Amino acid sequence: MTRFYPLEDRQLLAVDCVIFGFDNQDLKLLLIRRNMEPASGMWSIMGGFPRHDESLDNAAVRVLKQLTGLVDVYLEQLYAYGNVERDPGERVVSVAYYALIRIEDYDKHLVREHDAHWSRISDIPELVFDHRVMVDKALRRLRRKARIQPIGFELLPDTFTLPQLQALYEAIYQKELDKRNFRKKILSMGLLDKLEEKDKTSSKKGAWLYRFNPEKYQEALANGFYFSVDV
Amino acid sequence: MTRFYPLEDRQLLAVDCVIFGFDNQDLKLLLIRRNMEPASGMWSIMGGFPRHDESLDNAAVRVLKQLTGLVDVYLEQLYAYGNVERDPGERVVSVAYYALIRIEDYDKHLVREHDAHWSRISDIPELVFDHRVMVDKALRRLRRKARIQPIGFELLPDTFTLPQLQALYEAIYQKELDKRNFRKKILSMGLLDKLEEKDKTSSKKGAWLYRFNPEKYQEALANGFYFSVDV
DNA sequence: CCAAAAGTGTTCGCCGTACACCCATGA
DNA sequence: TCATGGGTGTACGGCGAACACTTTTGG
Repeated sequence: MTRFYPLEDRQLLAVDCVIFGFDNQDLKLLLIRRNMEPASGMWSIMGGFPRHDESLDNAAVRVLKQLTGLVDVYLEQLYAYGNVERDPGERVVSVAYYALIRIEDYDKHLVREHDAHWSRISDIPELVFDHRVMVDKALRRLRRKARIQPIGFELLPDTFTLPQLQALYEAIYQKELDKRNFRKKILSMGLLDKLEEKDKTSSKKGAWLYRFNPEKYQEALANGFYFSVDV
Repeated sequence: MTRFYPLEDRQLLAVDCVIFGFDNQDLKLLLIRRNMEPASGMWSIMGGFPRHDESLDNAAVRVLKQLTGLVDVYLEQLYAYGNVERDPGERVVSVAYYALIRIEDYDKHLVREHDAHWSRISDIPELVFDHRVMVDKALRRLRRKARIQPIGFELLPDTFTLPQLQALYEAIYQKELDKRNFRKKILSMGLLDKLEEKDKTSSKKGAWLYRFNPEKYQEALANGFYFSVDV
């Protein structure tokens, strides 16, 4: 291949992926035990190296699939970390992503192979290099976005109850919300379809199941609507 | 140097910088004529290549200084662009930044050397590669941030009048604002020091000069204050 | 029958928005 | 004296926030 920029330094590039899940109680983070030097054995987020013929986004998708078996998940670029000394092994520029997955869907076998585990966000162990900085940035991004875009649903099963949805927001913001205000706000947006079915796993009375309707959201957007949840 | 990751592809990495300025009328963008192949002679934003011993942030600072002579300016990372085909010359991953500068301060000589010019954001010429995407993202970021953080002042001289500040917000959001509401909101935040001096360059009566007070802002932040301008 | 979670409405205060006239001054 | 831009206050409506009781049903 012709090289147009032959004099410039080539750099080692990585992608790292902060993976969030929700188990109906806590917001969680999928961490692996790093299996290469330096810092082998330390807790780390999942990462990999983009190939020369692979976009950053595709590299992130591949990394996520390697660990979880999942494709078609919410995945968003966070930030590029470019300090010279961030990886003590060698100068590596890392582009961080974060993903929101449905915690029941991931491939348990793959996760076991990678020596990974789910960690509560209130209880994150020491992480390798600057991964804690990435995680904190991912959390801030998630907290900002979940207020103004319907991305919370990416962390829930296809159908869910309003108490479940509220618990999710409470887990994200680590804050108790008022039940009446929350339901009023969510339902007033008109983005949820109510099913004729109750979930009885967490109460005798049972709670109605709902499903997020992306078409309604798109149509509302086109009419100048803005998603917003008060937290 | 020891290489810990010897098998991975090295990539060519660039930084590109969207530079905003305000001339009391329009929000403007500093564009250069690209002087290397491919696409030599096309309009482009300023860019460069991070050295192997240089952080991304420092590379962006260096690139900005090369074109404007300025250091100590507002500079924020935007996004990493990693499509394989984004630069037809060769696969290059580019980390984009945006800068807010005081348009009277830049080094005219350097800018002339780079064959650069200021373009109104409502009138941007065709740009090389995916630079237009970067510019659009920078504009969205600026518009989001200027509402909730006092970064607009980075585009104004040290002292400025309220009509000037309002004109700035109107230029950023391309929207006329109500004079009374704007002044009420800005002054109610208590972040501006009023000088005992008027600017008479744009009216006979003259408008009072103000200065943004970062200490007051920091103190307010510590007390749970949130900056916000309604647009 | 009772414990435990689901579901439901109203009031208040603040803030964003709309809106019109007087002031100061140089030419 | 007049044209030009600078400066000022009020009233209304909507929305976020606070708050307590009834319903359902399995055990």
